Amino acid sequence: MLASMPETHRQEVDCANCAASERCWSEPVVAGSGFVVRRVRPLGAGEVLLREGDDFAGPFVVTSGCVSLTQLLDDGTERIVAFRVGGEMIGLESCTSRVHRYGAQAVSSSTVCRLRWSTGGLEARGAAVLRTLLAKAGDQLGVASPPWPGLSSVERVRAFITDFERRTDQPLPMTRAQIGRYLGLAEETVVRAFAALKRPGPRAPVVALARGKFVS
Amino acid sequence: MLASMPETHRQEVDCANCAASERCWSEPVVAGSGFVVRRVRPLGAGEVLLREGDDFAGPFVVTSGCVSLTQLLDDGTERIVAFRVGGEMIGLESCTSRVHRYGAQAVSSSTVCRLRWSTGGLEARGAAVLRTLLAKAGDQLGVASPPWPGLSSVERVRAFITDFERRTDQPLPMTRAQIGRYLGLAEETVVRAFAALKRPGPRAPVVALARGKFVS
DNA sequence: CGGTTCTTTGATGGCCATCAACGCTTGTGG
DNA sequence: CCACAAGCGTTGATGGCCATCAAAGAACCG
Repeated sequence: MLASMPETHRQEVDCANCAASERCWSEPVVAGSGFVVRRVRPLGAGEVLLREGDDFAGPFVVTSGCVSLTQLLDDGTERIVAFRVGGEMIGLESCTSRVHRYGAQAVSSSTVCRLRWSTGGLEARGAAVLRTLLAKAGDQLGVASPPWPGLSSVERVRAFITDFERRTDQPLPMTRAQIGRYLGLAEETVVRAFAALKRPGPRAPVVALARGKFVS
Repeated sequence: MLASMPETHRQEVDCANCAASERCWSEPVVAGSGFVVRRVRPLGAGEVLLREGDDFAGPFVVTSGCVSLTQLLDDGTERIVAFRVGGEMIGLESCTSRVHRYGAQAVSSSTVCRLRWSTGGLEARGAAVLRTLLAKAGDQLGVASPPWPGLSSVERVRAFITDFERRTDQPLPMTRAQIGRYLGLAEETVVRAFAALKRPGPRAPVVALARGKFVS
């Protein structure tokens, strides 16, 4: 549908007129309620949408594909903070800031819409929009936790796959190296974890060990 | 101030009448705008405020002290998802849910207020409240990331201390074991990291190693 | 003083980062 | 068509950080 109307790119669109609006906002959208977006040209795999520190001009909604949020560390390495798929948001954490806190890069071919922020920033948004954004933000506060270091590499990878499959139907679009940059594991370790998970039988050559402490 | 008016506990209070309202909401509060809270009796160190799965009846604001958010893992261990200090919120991530996603336990003597949620949940909140909550949620999306596994234990502990000092003036109220449950490190490793940080001189017996991969 | 909790130090073993090398696939150009 | 390059996936060997076990000191309190 988006592809059939290329002339609408860079135009403002009321989400009420978009057939896919319910997937983006998790609810029916009525015209004029403030859900107005600017469609962004489709992103090819690897294309950069945002760099850390770019001026903030409104959050994005991912409408298809997969986008990684990135953060540069002091030592020059770049970690992946999160992967966003269809219906999830980019830049919500920067609404109070003047600039984007994280970079954003397409993992696979993706499409995104930028929410019209206009003048006044948060102040000018309608209650309906704010309510929905808050709900989205709450969901993503829960999503932010996966790379828990207190588990073995196999458990971390297993949790990652489970979480990703829960959020979308698409097969894993990212490389092993990208999964590693997200989980804090080396690419080779991710590969070995996949092999261990695929391996059948007594499930645990390594007993699901409990690194970390128990509660009294 | 709270201690001097014990009779106000369990009563609803408009934040406009509270001298500390600006620290909680990062802005002046006008009466009747919807910032109404129910004060909770002071929590002693170690006291449990919420258990995972408790019914959600509104998010909390921490007014003093420090509260840990906890999550039970499959293997019976309990990780600490975050520490919340004065002016930060508890339970925002559960606004769309019927139950609390994380437990909450006082690390040191703490006081909290529960935002009046009343009937209708998110729907019934005023635009001013929603705008402020969204801003808070955005801030905490950024706070959610610290336990990055791709750094050495010393760097993780250093980042934790830096982050905590940025958010509050109080000295670290939690034990080494709790820091470990937050960072995914053993208690002994946290101790050794503190010792390494205190140790002066050529800063790095271990060169600030870059685990993880560089970007092409 | 006995009890509990927190902190600290040492020794040992294992998971995982790193280095190195190879196979596979895709794309490009001669 | 084939050579070449680049990116991704995979496997093996090695070393080091860190979890674990054990034990003791320190602080606090009834």
